[in-house]
Amino acid sequence: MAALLPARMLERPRDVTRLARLFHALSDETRLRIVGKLLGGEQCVCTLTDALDAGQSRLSFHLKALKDAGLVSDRREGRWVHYALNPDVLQEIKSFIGSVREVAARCC
Amino acid sequence: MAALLPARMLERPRDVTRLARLFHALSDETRLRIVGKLLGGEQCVCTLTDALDAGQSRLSFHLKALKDAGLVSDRREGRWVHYALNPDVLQEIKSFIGSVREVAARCC
DNA sequence: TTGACATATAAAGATTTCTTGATACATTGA
DNA sequence: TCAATGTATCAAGAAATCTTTATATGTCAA
Repeated sequence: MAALLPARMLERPRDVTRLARLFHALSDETRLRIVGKLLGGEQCVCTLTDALDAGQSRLSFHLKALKDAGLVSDRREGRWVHYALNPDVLQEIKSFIGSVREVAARCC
Repeated sequence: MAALLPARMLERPRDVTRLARLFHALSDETRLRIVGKLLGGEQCVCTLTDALDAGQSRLSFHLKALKDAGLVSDRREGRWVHYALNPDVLQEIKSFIGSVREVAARCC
């Protein structure tokens, strides 16, 4: 996703689709709580299952949603799988919202 | 929404709910395209209907979603209703993502 | 190799969201 | 007041999303 003015990005179907997917990944309470836990550093799925008292397959579903959006990455270590936030994509979102905000502050 | 560390915010049910709603509002392509148009300044619904070639009731539906989330505000002027972005809420989102990003960059 | 454990995937139903077409509401000008 | 216009709301169906239960996959230890 190039560093374009947001007004231009929001006219490019590809960027619009990508942004919609990113925001969708963040639009669910369970997923936001997962993000909250991952702020403490990489976490094993088992830790998250305990901390969020969500069923195992439910957690797996949401972890996949976050992963498909690129917000987290996973790493297998033996039987365990660890998930971690992907700062790059967070930076992307921040830049986008930041530019939108700047333009809006000027014009609105 | 207080200026808390994101890890703490994401443990507060109210904040989690609010954030999920904000992100949901941004998770639809039609709504993102509306935001793109509003970056050109306040717009009449009729302008948006033309620019996005979306049906009138469909547009109304999405404008309501953006308004309910607090991302835009509306102003009636005679028969016309104008919508504009709300920079404050954009700033809120930016701050949130920014803090998440910072923490993530350190720990991940 | 087998059994146990951690996680992922699949299938089905429940719920939510989106789209469309019809209708209601508000404002203006005649 | 009435007709025309711009916008909002409603109702119904379509589509997407989420939850749950069951099953599959992968890894380790015995």
